[in-house]
Amino acid sequence: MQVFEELKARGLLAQLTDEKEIRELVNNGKATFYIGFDPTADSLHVGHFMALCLMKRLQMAGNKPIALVGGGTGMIGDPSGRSDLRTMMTVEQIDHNCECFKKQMSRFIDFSDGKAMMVNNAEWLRDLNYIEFIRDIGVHFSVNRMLTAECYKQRMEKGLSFLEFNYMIMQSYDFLSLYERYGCNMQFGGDDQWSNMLGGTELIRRKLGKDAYAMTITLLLNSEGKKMGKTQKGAVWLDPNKTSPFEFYQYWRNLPDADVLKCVRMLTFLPMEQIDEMDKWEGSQLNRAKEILAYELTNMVHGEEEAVKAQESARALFSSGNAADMPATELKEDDFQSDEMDIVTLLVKSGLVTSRNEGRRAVEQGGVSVDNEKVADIKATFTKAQLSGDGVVVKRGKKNFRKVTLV
RNA sequence: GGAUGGAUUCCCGAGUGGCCAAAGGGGACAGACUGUAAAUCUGCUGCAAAUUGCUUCGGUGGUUCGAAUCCACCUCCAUCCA
Repeated sequence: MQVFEELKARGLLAQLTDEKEIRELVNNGKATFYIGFDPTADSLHVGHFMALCLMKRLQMAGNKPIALVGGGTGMIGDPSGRSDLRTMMTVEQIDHNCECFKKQMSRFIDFSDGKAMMVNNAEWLRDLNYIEFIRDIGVHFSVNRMLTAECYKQRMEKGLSFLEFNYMIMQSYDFLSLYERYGCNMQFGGDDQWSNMLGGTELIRRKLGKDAYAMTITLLLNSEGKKMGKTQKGAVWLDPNKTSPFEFYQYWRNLPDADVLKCVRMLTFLPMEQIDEMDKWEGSQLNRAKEILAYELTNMVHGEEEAVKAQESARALFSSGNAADMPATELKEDDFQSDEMDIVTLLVKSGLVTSRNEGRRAVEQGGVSVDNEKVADIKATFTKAQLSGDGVVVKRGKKNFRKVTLV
């Protein structure tokens, strides 16, 4: 199966400007394509991961990827899919984030021997001359047309600033610049980027009279239609310091049944035959599929060692309630007022709850156990002796464990 | 620049002088049931030295015994007019 067909079979493709032409280019390794990443945080997250996978797949087929970090566009902020203005970042923040992106990306994409490039659009965006720019580029955009773009529609009700309105033009200009500088003839991105991307192909046509192509990837949505990779704590990050491999593993392990196969198909590199086989699984058998998914992805992002560790910890934890490797908290002598610590304090110190009220509630509702024994009394205490040595395993709810030891 | 409407807890949204830590819904969290799933039912959802105290209703001042609620000024947002 050729790349294009594979991408299609995996359900990754959403919209294309010219299917025939794109298939031709991609399958023959003739595409030089770019995907833009806006440096809104100091780590990539699951949402970017899919784009990275796509890059890798295409690179393996001989195409040349350009990872564009938005050191320039980040100064503006993409209004697509947003209901309000992004908070503005300082130049230092943006540059720092770009650096972090760079490091993380090189784990997935092979940048050696010119097989791929990383470019920062700050290079050409930040020093633009306003007058020149709007004369050269601005003329080619019709405001009437832009306003009808889907990505601005929802913002028309809430308000859209001129700053953000320009995002599309900047992104289009990126494409043009990359085309001129590196012969980049294709752009990929999330489906919410469609109108921004079209802006680019059109600009190239008007300005240079040349054809360029755009293709969007299906957004990874859960069964409720929301973007995946978000938890109540925020995004699921690829940086192990922000989302530990164990948490990362658990995120995938805990997916609703309805989302598992879609993720396996879109995110893993498992062969299609194997996936089709898994597609037949039903009921509790899907737990197996979730394990495979979680393992595969953890392996890709954090490496085999971490993946194995996460899997073993998860298995041990959910069968026996104890595991060698799990989130841990070390208490110091200073944490104690006396020889004992009450359960609520223990919960707060371990980070399992954020306030004493919350801890109290958790205990009252029967959601707390220590070393597999339910703690029903909020006045229950634990002595230093109990906590030293191997410590105890504190559990809040079904899935939140923490090993607590006194050192 | 002018007119009008608005800003309430994680979100939506009630509340228009004391009975308000603030209805209702959503979400989140916990319990039951399960398969570390979904659906369903129940509880719960500001903070703390906890039958009490403290901080919250865009901001700052004011009126009052008492303000989310009234007044003044300011900030931000939406709609219409320029």
